[in-house]
Amino acid sequence: MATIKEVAQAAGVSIATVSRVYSGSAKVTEETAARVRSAAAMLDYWPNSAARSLSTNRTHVLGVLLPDLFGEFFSEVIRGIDREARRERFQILISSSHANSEEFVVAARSMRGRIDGLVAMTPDSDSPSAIEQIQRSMRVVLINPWTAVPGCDSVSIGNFDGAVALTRHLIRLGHRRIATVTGPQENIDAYNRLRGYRTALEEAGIEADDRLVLPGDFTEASGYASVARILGLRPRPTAVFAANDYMAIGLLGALRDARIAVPGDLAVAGFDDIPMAQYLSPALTTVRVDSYALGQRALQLWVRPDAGNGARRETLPTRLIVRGSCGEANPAACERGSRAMSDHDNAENRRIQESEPGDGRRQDGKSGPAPAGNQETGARGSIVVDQESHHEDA
Amino acid sequence: MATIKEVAQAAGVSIATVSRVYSGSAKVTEETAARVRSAAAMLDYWPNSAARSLSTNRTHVLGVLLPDLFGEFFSEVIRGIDREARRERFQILISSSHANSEEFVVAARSMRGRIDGLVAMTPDSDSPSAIEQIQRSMRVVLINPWTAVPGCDSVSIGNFDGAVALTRHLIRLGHRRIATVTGPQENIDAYNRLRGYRTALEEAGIEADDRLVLPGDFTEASGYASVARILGLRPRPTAVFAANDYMAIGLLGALRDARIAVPGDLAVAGFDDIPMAQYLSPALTTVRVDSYALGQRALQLWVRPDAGNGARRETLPTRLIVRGSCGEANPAACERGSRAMSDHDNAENRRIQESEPGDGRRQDGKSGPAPAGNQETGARGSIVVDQESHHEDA
DNA sequence: TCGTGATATGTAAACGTTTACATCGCCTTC
DNA sequence: GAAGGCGATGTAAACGTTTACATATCACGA
Repeated sequence: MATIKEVAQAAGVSIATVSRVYSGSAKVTEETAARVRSAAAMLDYWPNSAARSLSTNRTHVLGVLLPDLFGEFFSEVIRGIDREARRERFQILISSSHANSEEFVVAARSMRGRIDGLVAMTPDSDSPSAIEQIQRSMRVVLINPWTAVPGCDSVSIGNFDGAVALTRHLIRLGHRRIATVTGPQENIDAYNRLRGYRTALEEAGIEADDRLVLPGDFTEASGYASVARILGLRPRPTAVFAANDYMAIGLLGALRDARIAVPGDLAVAGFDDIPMAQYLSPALTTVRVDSYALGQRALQLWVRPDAGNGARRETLPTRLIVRGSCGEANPAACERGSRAMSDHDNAENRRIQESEPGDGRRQDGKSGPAPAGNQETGARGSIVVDQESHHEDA
Repeated sequence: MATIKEVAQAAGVSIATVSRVYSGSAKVTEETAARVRSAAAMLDYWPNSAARSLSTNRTHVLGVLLPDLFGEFFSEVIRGIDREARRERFQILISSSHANSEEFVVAARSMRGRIDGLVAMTPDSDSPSAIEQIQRSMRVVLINPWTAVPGCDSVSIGNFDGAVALTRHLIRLGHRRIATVTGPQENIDAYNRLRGYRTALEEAGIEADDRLVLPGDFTEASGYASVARILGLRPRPTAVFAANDYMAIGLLGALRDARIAVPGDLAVAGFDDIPMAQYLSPALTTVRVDSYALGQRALQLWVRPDAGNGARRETLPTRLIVRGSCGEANPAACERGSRAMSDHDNAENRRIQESEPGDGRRQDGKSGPAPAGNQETGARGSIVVDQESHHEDA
């Protein structure tokens, strides 16, 4: 709690010299520096960041604005941002739970003076104008935005590509009547996944049938509830694509209760590849989303602004994870599938057979050395197909 | 990016008046205030937090120091802190991945001037002296500390109580030879869970047998690996208590591979009640840890310092979640169990039969309204027994 | 011996607020 | 009508840094 003045006095130098020792902005004799350091140690001195920021107009802090902190997804995004920020010697100031763009702007504003910029995930109803306003005073990078904002870099999940790949997979397995349970209407992920589903059907010449599109809200309960409606459809669909894994879990539960065999009577697929997906029975075929990379990449984009020209809009690749819930879970079958896919798809696909059984995931990072950066989630006997991004989301 | 000066000029008042309008520190005529506000809106002015902090010596920011960000556990702790912080109008500055207490002190120091205090989860090898040093310059609240630090409030998980309750449950089911797979030695949670296990055995007059204590490291792989050793023990144990759920998952996998029936041939229990636990087959009997509450409570302790006297050291209660992996999963049996427990235990136990099937958990908080504060994780047909804390951890 | 340049250090003005204190009107009150 | 009080506003000094500029010191060559 000592100030630079006291240290200067104790060391018998001016405050400028002390400042120079700590900021490294100019040369100081090693002898003088030593005197300063020992005086500082004595007084338990450390430069006051607020004063520093005021003077330099830099904070070395990055603001992170999120709609809400919940579940593995956000946790991983934050972890990705945090890890990468640490590497770049930045600290992160978090503010979450912003329901609408007004709250959003207020939060961004209230960070003024204590951050150098912002990585933001906008609420569902984001308005580009709100972002543009914020952007006038600091650099912003968006995660998974609804719309492009001029001059604003962004990184998104490959929802569209993932949904296309998954739906193609189902078609390849012979399904023609494929239902889908959607996420909330106003959710961008849900929107793009639905778009991908429709595109793949169209591309395969399967006529769209709106009765096969069932409303959901990303909760397990809504997945559970939708089974009654699916079973009521005539002719009955042979496969269901749930727009996220939680709903797929609900589906599986309800189907078990209804004694419908999966994948025998009905194939089920999800999206996200949450850790639980591989432990379900049958294990869930789904699309892996790398949320850690999402945060990581957002920070990278922020730290290294583009040299010139326009905004960068990146989409992260997803991976099709083939497990048991849609049948055909053996590698040989997938190999065929993968080839077939490449035929009418210019994506470069890779197949990966991951190792068994444990993957070192841990719930409690308190113990032992931390796991390295963006580690793989092990998948018990899953077939993995990388999905490069060639389409633009949104 | 306008400053108070420009606003003052534009509004035709002094900077003091503008300041008063924004800080509410003194009365300003409504007419003047309106003039100031309109000038500010015109210039896109918002008070600079750094300057404010420098002047007032308050930041309205809380520092959060964590050893690492990983998995549901940390995510929930942070969410708890963040939500509560928001209610108290605080922002949180996060810095994670501190392997040792030196890095820890450096991180705390580097936040000086930009935070009002600290909520910290110390790395495994925390030294009280490091904390004490930090505490000289700001108020600190510890999460799950190894040791008591004088004058430092803290909140911990009821690891000991939870492990005692779980072990008692196994004993009540008739098991006498109960093995345990421990967490890493230097981990405080692991340490207290082991202590609880031993205490319950001793209390039941079961002789300790060190061969039944198998080393693990909280990873699924180590759970998997320990099965070989368990099956080699003579006489073979009839139950295993894994110190966390991930290891229990590994155990279940290996037991299935070895064609050992669970719970028939071997009962398996875990700790933490991660979301996945209820979906395993058999569903896992475990102890629920409320990590959201951990963060939430830490913030509360921090915001409202104790009036006088000594440090507050709280331990959060855990809940025994009885599912299928140890047998006797029906309510009637549990009722008996719960009573039996109360006989030699002064804890007040409550039984809760939770509802089926979905609980509205969501992976993607982006959509719709955020779930309310500390919501319950639904447990499919689980018996829940609250575990009040009467013992001090560590 | 002096000038010259390089190098280390000191001086003081900024950075954008808050706030104690001073000032200025205006309303009461006698 | 002067004194007193009060409420709104202004003035200026902090808060703890950084940094442009000034100064001091020293080495060195002419």
